[in-house]
Amino acid sequence: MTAPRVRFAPSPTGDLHVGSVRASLFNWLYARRFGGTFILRIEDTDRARSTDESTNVILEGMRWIGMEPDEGPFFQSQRGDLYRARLDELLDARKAYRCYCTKDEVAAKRADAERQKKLYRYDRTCRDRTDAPDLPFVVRAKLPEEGTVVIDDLVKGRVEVRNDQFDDLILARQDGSPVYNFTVVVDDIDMQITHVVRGDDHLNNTPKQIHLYSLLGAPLPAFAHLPMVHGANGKKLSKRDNVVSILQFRDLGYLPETMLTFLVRLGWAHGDQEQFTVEELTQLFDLKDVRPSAAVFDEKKLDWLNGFKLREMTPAALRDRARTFIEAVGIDPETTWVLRAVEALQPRANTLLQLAKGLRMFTDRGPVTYDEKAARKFLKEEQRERLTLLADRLAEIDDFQAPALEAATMAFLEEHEWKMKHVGQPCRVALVGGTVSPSLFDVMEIFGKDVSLARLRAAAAFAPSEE
RNA sequence: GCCCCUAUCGUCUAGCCCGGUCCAGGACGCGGCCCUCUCAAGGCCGAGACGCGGGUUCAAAUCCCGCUAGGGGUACCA
Repeated sequence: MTAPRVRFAPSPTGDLHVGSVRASLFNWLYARRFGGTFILRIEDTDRARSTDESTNVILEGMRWIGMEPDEGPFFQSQRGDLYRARLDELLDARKAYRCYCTKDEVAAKRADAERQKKLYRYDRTCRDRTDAPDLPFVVRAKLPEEGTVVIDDLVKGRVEVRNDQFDDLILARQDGSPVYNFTVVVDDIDMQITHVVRGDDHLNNTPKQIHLYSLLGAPLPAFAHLPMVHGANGKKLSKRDNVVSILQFRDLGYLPETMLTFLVRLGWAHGDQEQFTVEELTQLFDLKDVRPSAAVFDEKKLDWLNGFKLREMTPAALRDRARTFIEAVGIDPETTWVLRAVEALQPRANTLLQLAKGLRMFTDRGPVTYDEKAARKFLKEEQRERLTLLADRLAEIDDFQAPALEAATMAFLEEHEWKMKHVGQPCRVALVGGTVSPSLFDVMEIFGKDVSLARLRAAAAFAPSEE
């Protein structure tokens, strides 16, 4: 097998959609697996909708996720000469022709057909015209009127379509600018693409493009049409109801390797294996293992996956990865207590953002504001004595670390014949003001001796005394 | 309307090509239990699917046909 050449060809008209990232990923993985070349081509022929900003978003998203192109980015807007040359060839060879029908005429015929409930197809009035009036025109390809096209799709299998389905498609607009179906084919030929791997929303374009290959006298690449990704509503993922931008996932605190693993598992599997490293993926991935049916993007599973990957890291690595999030929350990641706090929060966070937010619990070292309900329930009168006694006991500890604190507390409890479950929540409320936090001993270690004892005593004082 | 694609637990999927080993396996989610100072994490257990109807066959999730349902396309967008 010769080394494959594949491409990702997004149009810069908005965010980089996770569905696009997945299509790109399948291309990239295929290239990596078989020692091929991955090319990035920006399809910006629709100048009204394309923006530089969007191009940058695409580049940024791909860099973030680690899919750097081997060649490109190429911009279709800079390749006009190529398209014009191929267009002239087609015209000269009479494989394409100038069509002088105006937009309005065509629109009228279409409306007419719709009114009669008939399928509209351009009637080819200009196909065999021999005159050349000095009027604006559009260039159309002469497509076969009979017969069938066969697509041997790597994921969909054999697809056969009748040629009477198509009209003579437009190659270049009235202003001379080339149209998508033409530029893709010209570029894929020029860039010697061996495998066209894209979403199956393009499956309907493929027969037309196959005809263009033959008009242009070029060999056919292999095609692989990937199933779509749907939202929970069963429809195409939409900006309206879902988070779809890859950069948004980044900003929410998902890891790029999470996105990669999750996205590749939408439509591809390797037995029962759930976890993959990027290296593994580049050794295992193959287009022939891609399922043909659409998949639903399950945010719950994404969260689980991200949390899983977060928990695999060492606390130091996790802190480093969460750096920008920690800073955003106003904390210096190098502060000494941060590492311990990250460790304590690690099993409790599914995203870097959640982790950073969790850290805020430890920033304020002054008096605690108690959650009203929590205080009423746990800071009862008997806690005056317990909390005070515990504070006195812990005051004797010099090595204010979780293990020592735990040992001392356990001994203390035993002496007084109290149970952890009787003092645990009161302590927690005393320390953080609420009923949810990491282990008390971790919390105390993070706060340090002075703050911890002060808070324990403050809570004891706060608890109501006997009437 | 017409064309194309798809169809295994709620979701992602294994199995389907090469029928029997599948009273269908794994994972997320869900329920329960354990652990436990709360919440998580972790461990264990459980409920949960071959869309329907016809064939073919000794035997079908697996092969064939039809239906139904869902999705996509039908531009001088990409």
